[in-house]
Amino acid sequence: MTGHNFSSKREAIFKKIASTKSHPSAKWVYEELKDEIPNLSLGTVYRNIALFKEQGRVITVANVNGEERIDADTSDHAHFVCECCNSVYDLISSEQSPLEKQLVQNGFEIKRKNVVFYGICKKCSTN
Amino acid sequence: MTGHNFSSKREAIFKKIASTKSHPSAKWVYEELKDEIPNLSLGTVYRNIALFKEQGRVITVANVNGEERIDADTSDHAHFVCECCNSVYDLISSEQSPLEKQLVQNGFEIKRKNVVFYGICKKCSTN
DNA sequence: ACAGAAAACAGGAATGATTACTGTTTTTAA
DNA sequence: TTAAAAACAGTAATCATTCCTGTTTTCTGT
Repeated sequence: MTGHNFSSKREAIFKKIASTKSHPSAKWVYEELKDEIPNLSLGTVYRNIALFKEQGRVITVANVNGEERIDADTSDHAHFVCECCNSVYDLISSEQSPLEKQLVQNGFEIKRKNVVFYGICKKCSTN
Repeated sequence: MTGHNFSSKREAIFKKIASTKSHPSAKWVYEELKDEIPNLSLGTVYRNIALFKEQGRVITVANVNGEERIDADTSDHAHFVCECCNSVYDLISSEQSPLEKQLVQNGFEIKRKNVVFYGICKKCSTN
């Protein structure tokens, strides 16, 4: 398997993702890092995000305006996407679902769940 | 506003979407219809799906392998996406969420929610 | 029913996120 | 240190979706 080697860029990419609560896109990560890491390439960011996902260190939160938004907080929690400012908010407690038990009883294997609310956030509605 | 006029193609597209429980992609709808509707164009399918979404007659269910999957059943229900066969299943009862009340109390306006489970369906795991 | 006007459409080009490819650089492991 | 393996930069390719332009359908008032 790939991804067992150390790589300074890989570490920098993960740290950047883990350092923010903005639920960034690949492009955001690239833009943030390209100054401090000369000749970083966007492909490297994508490749490493794909690896982090395989490793379970990063999850996909939502697709906002065609861009995939990710999160290094892999704990069970839901999200709110503001359709006005495109912010993604964390929602602390995820609902405990009777659906999950039902699925497992019917022979479905759940690998992950994704709960997203869409709407207008407080900041946008009061401006 | 657009979309108030009758259009035979528009009606055919909506009926096709509403006739299936497969949670189709735009391309699937196009492939299904192109034989019975000569010179239907994929752009027309996309344009009308966008309109149906504005009108609230169709919802986005999930993005599966880069393709947006839609549903003409706009009632409140969750979905299961099989990562093996890419089938999308309906889950009858959607969970009632304490998060929703919490969001509204904090000034967030919820327009829609999206609950998706990802995993391996029974059919795939027994084959 | 008929004539503009408005809305939809076909077909193809453009966009933009993501992935693939190739030659070079880093990292590993002995 | 050194050769093999893994990562990488840079760029080209892919592919879903959107945009554009000239044509066709639909609508509305007569």
